[in-house]
Amino acid sequence: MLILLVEDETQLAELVIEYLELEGHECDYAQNGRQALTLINEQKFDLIILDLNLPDIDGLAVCQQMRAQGINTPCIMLTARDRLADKIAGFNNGADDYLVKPFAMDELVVRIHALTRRGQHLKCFQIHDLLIYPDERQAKRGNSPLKLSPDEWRLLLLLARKSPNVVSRLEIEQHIWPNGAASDDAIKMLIYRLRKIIDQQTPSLLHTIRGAGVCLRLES
Amino acid sequence: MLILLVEDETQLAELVIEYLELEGHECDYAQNGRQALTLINEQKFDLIILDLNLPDIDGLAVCQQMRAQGINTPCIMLTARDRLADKIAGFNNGADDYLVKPFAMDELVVRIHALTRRGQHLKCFQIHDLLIYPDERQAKRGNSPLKLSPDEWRLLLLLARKSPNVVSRLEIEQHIWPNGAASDDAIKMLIYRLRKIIDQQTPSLLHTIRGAGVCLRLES
DNA sequence: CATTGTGTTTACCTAACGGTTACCTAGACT
DNA sequence: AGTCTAGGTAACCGTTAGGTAAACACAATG
Repeated sequence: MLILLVEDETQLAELVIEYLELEGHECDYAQNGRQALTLINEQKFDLIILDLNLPDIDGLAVCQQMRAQGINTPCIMLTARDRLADKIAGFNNGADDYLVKPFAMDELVVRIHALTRRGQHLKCFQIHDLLIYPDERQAKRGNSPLKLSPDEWRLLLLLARKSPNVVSRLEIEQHIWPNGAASDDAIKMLIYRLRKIIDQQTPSLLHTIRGAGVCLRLES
Repeated sequence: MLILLVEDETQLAELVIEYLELEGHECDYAQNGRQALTLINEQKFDLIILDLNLPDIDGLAVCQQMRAQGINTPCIMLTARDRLADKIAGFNNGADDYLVKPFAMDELVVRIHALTRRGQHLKCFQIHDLLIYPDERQAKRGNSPLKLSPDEWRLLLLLARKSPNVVSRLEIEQHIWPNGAASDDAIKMLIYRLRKIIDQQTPSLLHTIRGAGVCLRLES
């Protein structure tokens, strides 16, 4: 993850950079607003940490200008200004988060993580070469998209989120038919159809464990 | 914007809801964790505001469970627990933001805005060879400008913002007809007309996923 | 005031799809 | 062998979404 830190106090900056690099991030560094804007225009960062008290341009202005240019890189503002009005101003100028100094390094780290995981593939289940995107309501095996009916999709999602655990037929029944009973046959057919769709290619991922239920996993 | 508030103190809840509705949001309300999880599974919210101290299930568990189900709705945790470890636990359980009680209503509002605006103010959307310029209220497929009625335009914009995710017919209804109901037929026709406009040329970009909704994307 | 045109809604038809049931077969465990 | 569980096939039927046409609402224009 490439992070830009904009901070005029070199001491604090060094501390932050050291910490972030320990976390496995790559850091770029600007000491003032002008420098920051230049860097932002040159390359695409994954995240910007922006101090507001800068020697030349105010941090708010930096963020605003960046947004006006259509750059919507996530931005955390970092400042001693703790009044409500300051926070609101920060967000209104395009901040995605606002952290008041002094702050705990660990809080900065988790907020960075929260900001950047949104839009990452956390939105995706993976079982071997089977990929499931809940929001897209789409699943792929290898490169080919799978066509799933509403019930098949819900079952797949259930199995994926329990994977690699076994899911009993009772659980399936309660999940797919929350109100009212389903015949054993209906459940059986649903599993059958789902298997037919996802296990066209080898290796098979949907296994039935006799007497227990079914599970979605790569058998070793 | 459809927001779910999970909060056991009815007094505070009423206050928050009133405030949010004044801001133009639509609010749903759960008094405990079980209720919240049921609602979350039934309906797709744009945002969840989650109190941690709930009578039954802990808020952290609610969020965790929701995430495990592949639901990626943005979530703001709201709590009196202000220790650093609590904040970190919140983020690690899937929170996108963490606000300590007592908080200023205005701060909640701007943080909601910060979380949900991502992608709202983009100056241009691109889905394959379909270009959409929100500010100009114009869209092009390839080189030819598209002629869109008011409703068609709003639907296209909604789909573009959510792309490549599916948008349910319910979401469409709530977005295009915010006050009052629309017949199923009206929604169907709107989709039909939009498809006729943007999918004149191949490849088709507007797909319906049976039982789920429609989406705007390039199928691979 | 009537007319035209545009945008939206309603009504109705059809084809395809998805889910259920019934029934048969293969294998596993007494 | 006999029974039970799960895989597999085919037919049935209600629902959903696509499609066409006509009615309706409303503003702009002559």
